[in-house]
Amino acid sequence: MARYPADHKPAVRRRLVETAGRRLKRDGIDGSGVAALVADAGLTNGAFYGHFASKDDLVAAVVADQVRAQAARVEAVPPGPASVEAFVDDYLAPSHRDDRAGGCPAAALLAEIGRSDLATRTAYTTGATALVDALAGLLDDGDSGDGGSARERAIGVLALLVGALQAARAVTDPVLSDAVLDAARRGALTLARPRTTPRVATHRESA
Amino acid sequence: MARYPADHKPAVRRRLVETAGRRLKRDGIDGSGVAALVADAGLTNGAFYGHFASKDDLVAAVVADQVRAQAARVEAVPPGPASVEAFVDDYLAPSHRDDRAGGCPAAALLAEIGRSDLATRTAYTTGATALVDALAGLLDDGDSGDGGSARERAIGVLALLVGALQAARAVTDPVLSDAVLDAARRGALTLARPRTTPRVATHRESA
DNA sequence: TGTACATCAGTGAACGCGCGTTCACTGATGTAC
DNA sequence: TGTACATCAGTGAACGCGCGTTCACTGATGTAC
Repeated sequence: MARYPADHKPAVRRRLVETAGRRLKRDGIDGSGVAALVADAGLTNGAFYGHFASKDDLVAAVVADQVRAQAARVEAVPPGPASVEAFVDDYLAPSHRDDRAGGCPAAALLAEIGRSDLATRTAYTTGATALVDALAGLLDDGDSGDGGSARERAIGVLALLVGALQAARAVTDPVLSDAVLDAARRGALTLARPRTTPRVATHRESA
Repeated sequence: MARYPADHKPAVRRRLVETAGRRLKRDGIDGSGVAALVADAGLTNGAFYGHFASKDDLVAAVVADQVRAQAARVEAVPPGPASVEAFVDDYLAPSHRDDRAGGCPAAALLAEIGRSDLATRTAYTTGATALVDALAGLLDDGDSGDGGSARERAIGVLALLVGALQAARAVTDPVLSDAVLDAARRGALTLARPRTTPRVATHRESA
């Protein structure tokens, strides 16, 4: 056998996926070179191709890992309306806005994932489906309400969170950035509710 | 004088900003080379630096132009709830999903803008503020309702639209992609309403 | 027990290529005399 | 009117550099005999 224990290679591969996840989220896919990605894990260029067939192959593995982790985090939350609120608050916390490397992969990479190859987009699709299902499970299921099914509302909440975090990160005005987080928080909680009816438009209320 | 008419140089600059806008939205900022950006406008490398100080300088000009155009489009819409619905429908149309180059700059570039230099992020901030104000002007102003101010709801709607379009573009399953657009449409219209009160949670209704 | 060999994760130099940027030059025009 | 010069938008080759990828090699280990 080799001079390394049997679990050495998978362990290095895992380390590569984790450190690459951080750098890819910080600098983007096109903005991260293979040499830097591999140096983060304490290796040099050449070792990379013993673990992955190509940079694209690593990116697909990272996206799969990152979005699976995000889904697992939601699955671990115990049900109840307060827990949805806690998830939303965590997501929109200034500390998350200020930590691209350790944060949500979609907020950092979604547009770039959309431009990536089929393997990466497939990995994202699988993980995103699990994430949507997990969040839908946390929402009250007033399915036929005019707010839509739990799954529909979960998609809305997630899209809102991702868009808002990206905007809060892009904007130079810290007051506006905080306002975006606050507005998104209120919007996400509105969407999380099972059914909603306009209150001001009283002429619409029949009985 | 020169052999070119007085308005030649500004016209070429404008053409560069427009064609670069399309390519940057299609291939990303890091994914677009100066040679390609300038070839789209019918020029060669060398001519570029007579119009812009650097690639970053062009990117800032493109972002300013693109997001200004987006705000102007919303400003041109006549007020009324039906017009908000029309804007949302246009934004979430499959044709918009399938046209990155001609579509919303935030959906294509927001995360990359967040990683860009100060000039680009400032340009985005200015344009985004105008866009939020324009959309807020279209929303009913039930300001103190539990749905939040018109401005807050406008921010929520825009974040939702951007996140949803990115997700609809990234996902490989066309059924899921359409479902994301539909869910976002329903969510955006829910957020656009001035005040909302939970209907199912009847114990919350006092009188 | 000691020596020769096989294994294989990792090294680091090198490949061709495209990047952003610079610069000497071109050539069509307007101006000076 | 004709010639010499100035202007300047655009050309295209070249700069150094980092990209993704390849490959001959290293060296620590396990196995064979």
